[in-house]
Amino acid sequence: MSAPHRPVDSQQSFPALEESVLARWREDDVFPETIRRRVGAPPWVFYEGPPTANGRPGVHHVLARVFKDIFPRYKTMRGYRVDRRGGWDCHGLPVELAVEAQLGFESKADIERYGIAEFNAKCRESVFAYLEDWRRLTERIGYWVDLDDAYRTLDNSYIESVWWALKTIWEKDLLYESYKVVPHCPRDEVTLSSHELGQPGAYRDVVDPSVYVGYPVTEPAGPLAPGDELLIWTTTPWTLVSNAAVAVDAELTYVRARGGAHAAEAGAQETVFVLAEALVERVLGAGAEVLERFPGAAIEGARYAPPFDYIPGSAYGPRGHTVLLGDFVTADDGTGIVHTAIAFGEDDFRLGEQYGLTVVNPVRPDGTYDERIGDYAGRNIRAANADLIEDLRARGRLLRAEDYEHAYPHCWRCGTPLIYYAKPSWYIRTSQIRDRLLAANETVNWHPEHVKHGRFGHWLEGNVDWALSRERYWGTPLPVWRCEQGHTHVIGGFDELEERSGVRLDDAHRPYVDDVAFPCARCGQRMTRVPEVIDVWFDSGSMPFAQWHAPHENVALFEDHFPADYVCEALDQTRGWFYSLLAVSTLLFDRSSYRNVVCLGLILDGEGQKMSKSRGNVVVPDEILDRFGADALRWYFFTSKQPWDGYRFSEETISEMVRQFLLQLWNTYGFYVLYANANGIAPQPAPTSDQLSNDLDRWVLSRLGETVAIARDRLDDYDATTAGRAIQTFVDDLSNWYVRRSRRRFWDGDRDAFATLRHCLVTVTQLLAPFTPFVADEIYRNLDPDGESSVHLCDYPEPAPRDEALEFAMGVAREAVRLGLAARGASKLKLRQPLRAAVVTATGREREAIERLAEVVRDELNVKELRFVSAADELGQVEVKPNYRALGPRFGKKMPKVALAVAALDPAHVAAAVREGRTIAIVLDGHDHQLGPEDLLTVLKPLDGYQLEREGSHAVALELTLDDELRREGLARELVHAIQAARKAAGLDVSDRIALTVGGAEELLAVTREYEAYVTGETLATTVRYDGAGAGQAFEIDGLPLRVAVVRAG
RNA sequence: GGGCGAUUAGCUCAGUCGGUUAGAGCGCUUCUCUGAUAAGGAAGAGGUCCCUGGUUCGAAUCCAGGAUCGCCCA
Repeated sequence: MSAPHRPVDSQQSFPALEESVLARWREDDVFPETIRRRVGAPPWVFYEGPPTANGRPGVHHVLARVFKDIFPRYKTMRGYRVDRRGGWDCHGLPVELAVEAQLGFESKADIERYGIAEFNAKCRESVFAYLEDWRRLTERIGYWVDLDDAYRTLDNSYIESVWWALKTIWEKDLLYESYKVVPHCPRDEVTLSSHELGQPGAYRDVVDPSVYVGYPVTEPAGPLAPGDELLIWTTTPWTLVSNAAVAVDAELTYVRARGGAHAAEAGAQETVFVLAEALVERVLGAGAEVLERFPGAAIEGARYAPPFDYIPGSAYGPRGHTVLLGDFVTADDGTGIVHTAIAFGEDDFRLGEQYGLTVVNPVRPDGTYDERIGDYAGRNIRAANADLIEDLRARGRLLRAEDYEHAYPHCWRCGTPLIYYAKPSWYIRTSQIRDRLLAANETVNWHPEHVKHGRFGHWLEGNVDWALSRERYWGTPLPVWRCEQGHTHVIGGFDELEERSGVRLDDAHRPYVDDVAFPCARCGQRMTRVPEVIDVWFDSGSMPFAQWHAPHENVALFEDHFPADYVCEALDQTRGWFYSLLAVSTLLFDRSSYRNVVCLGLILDGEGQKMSKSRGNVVVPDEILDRFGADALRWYFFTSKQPWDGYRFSEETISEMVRQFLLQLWNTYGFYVLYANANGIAPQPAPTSDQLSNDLDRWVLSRLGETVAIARDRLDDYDATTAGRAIQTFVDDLSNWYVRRSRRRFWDGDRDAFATLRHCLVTVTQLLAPFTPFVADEIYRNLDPDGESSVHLCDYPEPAPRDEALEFAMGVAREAVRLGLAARGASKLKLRQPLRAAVVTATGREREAIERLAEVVRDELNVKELRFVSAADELGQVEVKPNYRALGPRFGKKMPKVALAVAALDPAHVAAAVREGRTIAIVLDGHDHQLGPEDLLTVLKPLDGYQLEREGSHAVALELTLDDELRREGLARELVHAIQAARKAAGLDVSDRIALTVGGAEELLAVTREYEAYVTGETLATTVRYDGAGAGQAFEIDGLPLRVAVVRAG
């Protein structure tokens, strides 16, 4: 006999298998072929959010990459053309920091000394330091993406497209330069990004002075009187020299108050202070007297004398040194009146913008006062704190000064406390297109859904202008040129730059671009580029067109791939790439650049702790891949939970998945191959239900149809988890019910059984191809040697028609089996011992179902006969319960009375009525109500002294009395069992024929003779001898000795 | 401090439209079955469905408040 399939190793190592599949994919060019097959098909567009390859990829990258993989694979199988271009994010501070660390640099000055050209060259190298690791991992986990043709944000072509975008935005008058308050290190003279503020150790506890200062009112408003003092609180006395205004909350209650213990200590018991009512006692001390109460809005516009006179109020504009309303003011701490120094706080700055205050910043970038602060000019601001406080005290302006301990951000490189500091930066006026951003977001299908109007939507609603520029080196240069007159021009491409300057850039990066100058079109003066580079998020947000170098070329390619149908990143990208993609495309094209998003959650360790190098709990992907394989890890990510909920990473769960799913599938496949080969059964065409006569075959095909339908429906909705779990449930049904119940048909070479099982397995490999591409391909190729050269070239399965009546029937039959097995367990009689009968209680549809599948039930329970009792109450007492689900809506509040009325009915009478489909009358408050069969549930109660298992409306009882015939048949089965054990011990193949020799107790030999045909048939014995008293292996059956010897028959 | 999410068995997770005995897998104990399986089957132990209040005839499910954890932001 020929062997249609390669033998299957039941001890197969999955990691080793995957390596061999990878080698074949490489050799056969399978991935490109899957795309070539779809040329001309409708496109389904995927955008790769570019990672940075300057660090080793971690397990969270595997998560993102397998989710980026599964849906493109699925859509390809569904007939779409899914181009998958990889990408690399190359610019930005993380790259610079890595290089700085490598070179031992501590500040920007070090970089400037080293040379920008040399520094950027190092950055360029460093970006791809781990490129090989990324490539290897990407391939190893089966992420199909084109890395050979990946876009790179550092390429000139990419930068040119970004320039085009910026110029377009500038032409729409949405690009501007303005001040922004940023964390600034006065030692390194550099802005720190929020990323750097997040570095460990950035926030440290420090003790700062905490001062309460009075500002005398000069021009009152509302209930104020001249000489009243507006009381403010600050922990940064050095900012008082540039006080511009104070802020109060419009609705908060303020008071004029006098006296109090603290005021007395300061010798200010006669001064009238103005502050929030809630804080009077805390600030002024016990015994303060409230003179008047009023809302903050009442004193808006009042003018006061600032704590220091260095900068006149007029310098800030008409609202300088007046009371303003601010929405950030609270009565939680301080005084409820907030000292505002526009240049040194974000709230302050926003307030200044709101009221049109002019920014005056008398602090130099090195943290010293400039000449405007007379006595203090040249002094370090923090060092001046103490003198400033003394100055205030001497002039009677200080109410109180104390120490205040709090967490304060520091420069993570040099440890200097940061200051918040207004600096000029370039912005994109995204707030102006806020409504368009919201409209664009409405067109996006988010997974999970709550992100759309929650985290992301809320954030869009509070949109502030995009701070675009960075005073750094390694990034896309901001293409803004400016002359000394302040005229600006934005360059949108290299041709344009060449036309104006005569210079063609070989490398668009700094410092080369910094040297390019041209005459101003308006005044003729020399224009040079501003020094900044741009935020890397603008780079990646530009990828829809920049990856193609559009619009400078490839416009059709861009249009063909815009917008994306699918993007997928971790949840932290809501404010990162998801935003920058949306913002850039809304700015340029007034629409979203993606239609569907999947957000991925965080991966924690098994204890729920964040993975970090310092904790040493970081999971290295290679270790998992070597131990369990990529399919196992993928399956874990796809099916263990919804990906946005995050993961508690657990090797135990992965290994459980290998055992519970991959091995189960593998062994079912191995079973098929073993017996198909043994019987010489070549692959047959996929059967349809009407070609099959066996109910198990038809049932499993129907279940398969259901599974296909669920998988497609869920994958269409980007729900890999439910889809995968449905496939797993099917594989379990296939293995633990279909194959288990059908084994004999496989031994017997039943062609329908082989055709059915093979069709199920092949379809499963197609269903699984996007999930576990390795094992799916391996199984597919061996089961369908004449089919496609890879499962990944197949179409995704189409759902076959269901037979829901049969599915229902099988459900009932399996339930009957479950009850019967439970009764078996209770009876202590081995399953191998045949019994005369099982008595099944079931009525109507359920009885028909079990009768239809009686053979399956009999066989599984090992009974000769199934008997049905028509009346449920023959085997147990019936209990009648109201069906709340049906009756609740009908009776509402009267439900408790209905329940009582039902309980009062005669159960046997009701059960009979329900069986016969008659209605039952109950009386409620003098009214008759008819209850139909669907309104009542009958449940069996166990009857004392009767052995049965029951559940709901049916039950199974076993007839336990054994006669001699049954006992002898049981012995025969024990004999077979012993001989099978001997076969196995002799290491025989399942299809080997044997010469059998038995010996031992006479009763056993007699049974063997009686059942010789059965015994030899079951054990593939061609001959039997009964003289084996001293031969072979010893067994004991029912206390009787048995010896069995088997040898392979010639 | 704000936004978003989560909380169900020892662990990992389901739980549909609100329906009255809340499920699965793993793990544990006991038994059982086996010409594929590291498997399968049965029984047992294991639950304050985070808490409090509300809506409802009825709440794990809906509403409000709170607690804890996580993420993002300030």
